[in-house]
Amino acid sequence: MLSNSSKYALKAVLYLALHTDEINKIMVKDISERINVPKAYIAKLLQELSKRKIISSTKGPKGGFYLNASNRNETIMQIIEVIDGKKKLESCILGLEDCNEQKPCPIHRLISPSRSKMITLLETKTINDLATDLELNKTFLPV
Amino acid sequence: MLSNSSKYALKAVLYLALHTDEINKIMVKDISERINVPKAYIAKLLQELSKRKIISSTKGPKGGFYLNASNRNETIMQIIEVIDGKKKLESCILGLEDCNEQKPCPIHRLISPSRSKMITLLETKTINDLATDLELNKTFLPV
DNA sequence: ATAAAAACATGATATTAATCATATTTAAGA
DNA sequence: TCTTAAATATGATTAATATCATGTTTTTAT
Repeated sequence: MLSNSSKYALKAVLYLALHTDEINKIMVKDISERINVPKAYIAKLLQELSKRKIISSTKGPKGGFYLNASNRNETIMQIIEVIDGKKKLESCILGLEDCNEQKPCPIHRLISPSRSKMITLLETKTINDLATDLELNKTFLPV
Repeated sequence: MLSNSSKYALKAVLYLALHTDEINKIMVKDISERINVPKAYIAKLLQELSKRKIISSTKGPKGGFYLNASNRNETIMQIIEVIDGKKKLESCILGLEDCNEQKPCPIHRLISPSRSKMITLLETKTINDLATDLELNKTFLPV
């Protein structure tokens, strides 16, 4: 469903949500160790997220990646979109170009409600929402 | 969500459901043209499905692929499993090994209901069910 | 029996996604 | 202002999927 890249990106952003702010930044080396994703790989993803303003960063000594208040209000879907692109989650399950509500493919109506629901949730929930659940020990991130 | 291979396989099996039986078989060359998938590629997939008894085939002149009554009662999920493997659809969305109902990842509870629903539907609906919808023009397969 | 027509088995190539490497730019602090 | 520590930009390599090719086996019909 999600690419490895999106999974890694989400883990990284959640880690940033829990452990950083404008004052306390974290550098790629540390985040890589903490979420157990190769340094060079997660670095590339973080740079892309940073360029797209999903996360924040500063260069140089004492620099690193972090989330500001605005970043925390980004949704899960926005991260997925930056990394995987929008169409991936929304295209026809059989890959048919001309599948739609009016002329649905054999599987369309079957899974459409579940999938729409899922997409709406991903578009609604923010990083902050998920971080709060983690802080309350309602959810876990065993990396 | 599904690999190209699974998508092609599903299209092919649905085509077989509509156009073949024990008497009227179709050879890989024709099915390839009809569903618009490269011959050598779909051949490999059909051979795998045949080996796993999801579809039927006979060799030699007048031979080809077809569905028998038993084949028609296979579920969508069984096709996906043969081609993509089982875990692909059911593993944690963040790829976490230790994510489960008791210790869910931040996204688990969010999407779990929708995803379970989707999986159940795929496990329940048979080829025959989908073929019937197509025959009644309730759904379409614009390949 | 034999020739031809089909699937079957196996493996090769190409494309895409995942992973790794490194030179450049920026900012902090001495 | 110089050195160093960090992200950034870019590209190379590796691994996984997708795609293609071909010789082998089986079956039908002559």
